[in-house]
Amino acid sequence: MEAYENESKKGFWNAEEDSVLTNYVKKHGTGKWNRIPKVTGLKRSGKSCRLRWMNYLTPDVKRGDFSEEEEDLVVRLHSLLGNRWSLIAGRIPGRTDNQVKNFWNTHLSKKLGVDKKKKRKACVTAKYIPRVEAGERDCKSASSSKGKLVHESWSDDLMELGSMHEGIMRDDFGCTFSFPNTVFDLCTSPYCTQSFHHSFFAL
DNA sequence: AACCAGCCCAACCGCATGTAA
DNA sequence: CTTACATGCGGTTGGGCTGGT
Repeated sequence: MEAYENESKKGFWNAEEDSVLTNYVKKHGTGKWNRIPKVTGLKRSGKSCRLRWMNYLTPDVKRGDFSEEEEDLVVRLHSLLGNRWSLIAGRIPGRTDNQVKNFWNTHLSKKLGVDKKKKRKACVTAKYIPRVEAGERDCKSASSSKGKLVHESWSDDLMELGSMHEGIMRDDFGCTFSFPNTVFDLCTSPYCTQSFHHSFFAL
């Protein structure tokens, strides 16, 4: 395997490589990414193959600019989840975590005047949301498997969020939210994230 | 036309997490 | 329980494009 890693090519993918990868996935499905270079002779790491498929070759991936609805959704979900790009992307059909992340970093953070220095903290806090979604009440006791302290930014807000298991929220703009959500029923309205965040945690 | 600065976004890197042996 | 490996995620990088001078 290391031999494949060592000789793996980097940089932009060409049409031929895309075609090889697409054919492989059509035949074998996703997963076992590290097998791809061995089976197909593609000079790319498994990681690179996965990323290329997820971000570009997946048939339902949407290209082009974000619509106003999508933009609003990103803003709202980011205010709730922080930099959990994969979670945010999972709720915007056809958009990948990389697209959402790029869109946020290049357009929205500028537009909304987000201080990049504060980015990291929001991200750390949001790490707990999946556990809460999974119904894990005593999230404070959940530490990383390697014994590192990963929840230094744990907030009471999140504890409260955990206690709202299966609650349904409504903000000042009539937007509804459910927890733990399989569907965020986020009716779009222009940039009401601050109010949303305020009313969400005030309840 | 040539140069440059800034922007965009695809891809890479490092780390965390999951899981099979 | 431990270890090794695979996968997923978020942050960052850098090549190409575009607009300004």
